[in-house]
Amino acid sequence: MSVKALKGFKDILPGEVETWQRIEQTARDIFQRFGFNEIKVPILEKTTLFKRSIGEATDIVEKEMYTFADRNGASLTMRPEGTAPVLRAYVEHGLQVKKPVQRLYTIGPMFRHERPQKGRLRQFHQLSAEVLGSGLAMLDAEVMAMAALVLRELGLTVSLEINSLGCRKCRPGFNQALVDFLAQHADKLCNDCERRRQTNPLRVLDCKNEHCREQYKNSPSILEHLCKDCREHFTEVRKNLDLLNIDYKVNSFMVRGLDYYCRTTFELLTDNLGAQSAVGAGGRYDGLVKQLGGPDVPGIGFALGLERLALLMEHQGLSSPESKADIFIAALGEEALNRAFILVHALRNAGLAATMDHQGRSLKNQMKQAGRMGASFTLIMGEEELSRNKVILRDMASREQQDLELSTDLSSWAADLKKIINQNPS
RNA sequence: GUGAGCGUAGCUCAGCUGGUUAGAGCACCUGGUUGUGGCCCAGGAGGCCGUGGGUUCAAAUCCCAUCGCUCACCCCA
Repeated sequence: MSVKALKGFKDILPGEVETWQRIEQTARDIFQRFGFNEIKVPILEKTTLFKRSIGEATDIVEKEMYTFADRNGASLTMRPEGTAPVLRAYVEHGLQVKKPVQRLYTIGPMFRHERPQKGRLRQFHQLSAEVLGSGLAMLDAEVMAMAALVLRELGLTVSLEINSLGCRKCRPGFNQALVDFLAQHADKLCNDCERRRQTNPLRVLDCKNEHCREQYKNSPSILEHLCKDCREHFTEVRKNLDLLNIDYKVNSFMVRGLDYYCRTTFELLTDNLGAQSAVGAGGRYDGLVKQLGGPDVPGIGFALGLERLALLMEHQGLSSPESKADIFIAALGEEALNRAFILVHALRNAGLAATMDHQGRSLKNQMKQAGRMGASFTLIMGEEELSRNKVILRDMASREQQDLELSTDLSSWAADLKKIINQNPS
């Protein structure tokens, strides 16, 4: 058996990659409009970075990280999410002094050792954006609006759900109320919820079990336990979303898997991803920058899952086609082949996507190749034409052909040909 | 970590109450056109039937194991 890719690691092949490029390009364009700058950060970090940010007791840290010892014994981890590395870079380079409010985005792979399933891989890719330096509710709304716009410009329809998780002041009170509630119903919980009750009570809220859901309808709501500041913040967020005409639904059962979230959290949801429903999610993480040794600045961010977006695009019939050639050069005979080799280079220099067959195959075969790669035009270089110093230009869609006089100045000849081709895009 | 389903050509799959040389469609190559693609027709190439063991006169087919993939749970983008 030949070597295959690791479980949960996928190749993105020609034909699929174009959709990814389109997603990235759309997002980059929109992020730029919102004043975000790209930052590229490493994939490997010290393990402590993630333990300190995501939280020691989370599933991600406890059982999903690709963690291993470096040759010198240091514990390294392949990033399971993008916020921590970006904040690390922000702190390390003192980016807070360059702009009072930093808007950063990054694109790249993340790694979590989970069992793969639809829309979930061990190496997956995220587009993530962070705003550091402002706790204003306007930013919460703006960030959500930006994420929603990316989806909209891609032609995707998703729903936005928001919630507030409170802060260090008010969440403990809610937590206690929830624990008390669960204690009263302990005998009626499913096995998973019983476990969650001990380890992470908040998590019971998004249990999929019908019976549990039924009971939790009467459970205490986080929104009723918010402190005055958090309550006001949440009200402001909602008001600002309304001002921007962003549709959303408040879901007080929405929980996040990372410890650092506080106040606003949100998810972009779809029904078309199998068991996975979130194509994007994010929230506020005031206090995290300070926790990582930086200034005490608030932050908010979100991530979009690229595989999930690509899956949705495919599901909606929005996949991008494989990129095509502008022109194919079909050469007949050894002499023509040599001249075609030079010509194709001149065409590429002129900015055309030009390609040829180097094997000396039959014209029929070369025409077939031209058609297969979607070339709009084919240049036929046969000995007969070359003896007259000409080539045939064939419009593949209309099947019309014309003779073109060759020139010794190949670069200007190629530039002229480019003009002809651009006038007749097929 | 748990559960279920599936492994046959590059891809999608048929064949599986055991029975000769394992099939189809798509894709690929050649020809029908001495130098003209898409459609059509003809031909061709391409398989340790995931792997190992067992039952049997005989295994793609039945049994066991193992590996792999997929989906779901947990959890998450």
